[in-house]
Amino acid sequence: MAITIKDVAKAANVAPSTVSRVISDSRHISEKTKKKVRKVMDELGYHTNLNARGLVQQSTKTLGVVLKYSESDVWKLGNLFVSEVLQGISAHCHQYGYSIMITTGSTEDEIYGDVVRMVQGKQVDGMIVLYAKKNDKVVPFLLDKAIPFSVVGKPLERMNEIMFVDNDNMQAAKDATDFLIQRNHRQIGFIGDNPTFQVIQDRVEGYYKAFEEHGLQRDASYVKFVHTPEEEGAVVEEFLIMEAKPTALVISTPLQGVGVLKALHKRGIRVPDEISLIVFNKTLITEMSIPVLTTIDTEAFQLGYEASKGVIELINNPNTFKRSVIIPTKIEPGESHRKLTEDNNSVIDVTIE
Amino acid sequence: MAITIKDVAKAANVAPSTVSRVISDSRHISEKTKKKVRKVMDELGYHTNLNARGLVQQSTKTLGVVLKYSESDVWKLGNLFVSEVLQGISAHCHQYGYSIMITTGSTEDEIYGDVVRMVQGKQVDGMIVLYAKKNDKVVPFLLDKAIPFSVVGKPLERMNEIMFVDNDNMQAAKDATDFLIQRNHRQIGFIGDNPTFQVIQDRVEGYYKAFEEHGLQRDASYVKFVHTPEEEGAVVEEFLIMEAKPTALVISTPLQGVGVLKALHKRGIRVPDEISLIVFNKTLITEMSIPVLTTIDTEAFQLGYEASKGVIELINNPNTFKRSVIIPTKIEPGESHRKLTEDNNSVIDVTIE
DNA sequence: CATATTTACGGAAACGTTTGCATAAAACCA
DNA sequence: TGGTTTTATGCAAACGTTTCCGTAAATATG
Repeated sequence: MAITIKDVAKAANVAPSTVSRVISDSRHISEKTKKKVRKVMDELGYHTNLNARGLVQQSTKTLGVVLKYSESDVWKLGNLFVSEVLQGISAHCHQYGYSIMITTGSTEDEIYGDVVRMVQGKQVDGMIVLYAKKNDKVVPFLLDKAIPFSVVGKPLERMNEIMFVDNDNMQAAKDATDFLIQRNHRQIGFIGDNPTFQVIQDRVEGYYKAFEEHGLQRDASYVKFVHTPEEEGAVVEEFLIMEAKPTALVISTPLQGVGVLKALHKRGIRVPDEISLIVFNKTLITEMSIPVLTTIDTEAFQLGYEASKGVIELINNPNTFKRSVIIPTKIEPGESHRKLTEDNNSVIDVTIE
Repeated sequence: MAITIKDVAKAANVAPSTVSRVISDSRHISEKTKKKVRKVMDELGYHTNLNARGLVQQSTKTLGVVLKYSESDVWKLGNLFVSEVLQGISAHCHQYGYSIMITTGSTEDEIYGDVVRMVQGKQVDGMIVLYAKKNDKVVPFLLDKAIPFSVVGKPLERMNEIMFVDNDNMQAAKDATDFLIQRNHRQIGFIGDNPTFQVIQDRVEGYYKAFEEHGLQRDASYVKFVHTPEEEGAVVEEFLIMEAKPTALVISTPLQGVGVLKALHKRGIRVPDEISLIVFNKTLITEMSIPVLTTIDTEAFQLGYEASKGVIELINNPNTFKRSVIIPTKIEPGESHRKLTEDNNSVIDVTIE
């Protein structure tokens, strides 16, 4: 059995309560006894039992994090993103002395069970949910239990009751498209995954918006979706047989980016010489590819950091305004784009930027 | 305040102890009262306070995991590996009803502090340490406190007191080299990172061993180390100016693999036409690269799974033999290698496998 | 039918803290 | 000097469980 506060008290000839107050550095204890007690604590190698403290304080200084791992390759990639978000959360938590407990479940229901256990079992003071999705039971549960929590991503409903942190996906897509338009591209394609996701819809909208603001015509035939993994080839094919085929593509995930790169490579089409690519999410993948992909950095670390910040504020003051934080995105130029000559936006006769 | 066991007891007209026994499904309670109590529990929405339980049972059913994130790019890649190990741990933990708490520190000392807090604070029943390294304070601490733990990787000392799970790196490197020798390669280079790591030394040894077993001469000039990130170019250069330049390379990390690929690409050397590559660790990176890299899969998920299994066994029975588990590696053929013709191992006149 | 055994439950201590309340000693004030 | 305030500490309850021990009722035993 480990050393308890009582052992220390006995050895130092004080009451347990005094020891407790020394630990919390209460100002009601004289410096003299503080010194004495601390010395005994050191000698005996005392360490607070956080379980006991948690019980009486009704708080564990621990945050729960809902991780959504998935077997599918599409999500394995997500892990890089998740990793980085987690590091952001970690960084902030550490700063404020919070521990992190993660979900272990792999199915929807298992994860829900984990959350219930953490929350009802009083293992955590608050939660962070990575990725908002449809028909999710977790967020409604947390709302119902009035537990402090924040969401990384945009909640689909009851947005004003929820603290969340996300990128402005519309703006980001608009920026990316602007970036290409400014480099004299006019035929710009958009490739997204599941169009039922709000993220994708926002991005498509931003993409359109860029055209409008430049007084250009929007054209839905340049917007395509890849539904099953590794089907980028088909989409690329569709683009290539178009009359006015795109000189540039905005792509919504790194995985698709690389997929497109592969499909183009197979067809002998060079990037960025013949087509420019700009891809959402700067990850190791995009940095390691040949050529290095030009990306829209979504600042995953920062997303996590802010999410953690929000929850902890909420824990310390439950009346904190449930603000939503928008993390600005940034275009990270790589080697996968180039500028077309001003008077001629064909693929011939170009200047490398 | 939440519903406690006493509330349930009162509402069901039984003693708190009875409720507790119902929860643990004790056979000393009649089916009739079990039914009755369970009904009340449901109605009141009771959930065990795991803090209180942990306090009296001296066990939290939680495992601590020591994560070593790093800012350096070399390690960002590691995150993919870490992610997968973590999933393995998660899978097993979930199966046995264990929660996972992760370290949040980013420096050596911070992480050590996290571990001390978890262990001494009685927040966890056991620990899993990812990556054994030199001058590490964590493992000695855990040994000293006699806490159940396991290590993913090979401990550098006191191996027989420690339960660990690792690959047989010597065998893996030997297999990889064999693989190339069987395909008629004779000039085979080896690229590793920090040669002070045991992993790397083991791999070099395995590499040599393959040569010996085939009755070939070992040649230290074919073994090179990349000390700083992104310096693969220099090493590649060194290889290329050799009189008998290598027709194949064994490379110790995916990051270096891609680095080498880039360096070769820059010099216009085609893979696998002019040189074959085989890389340690199958990750998303190696799968997404062009060409897909032939890899030695180290089964990260399995490493985590077994590590978790070991600790939990150790928790349930402290006398469990501290076995070390060796997870077999597997060669995953990609597109980055080819077979040379049997009578001529020059780069001319070849057959693609 | 009396005694021994089993079954089903209640009472209360224990886990290791924190904290409100009480109080003795010291310090201050008039 | 007597009373009041302040300072420093102790006592005991509370947090929500589990579990040891005791015991009445039910059942089995001879």
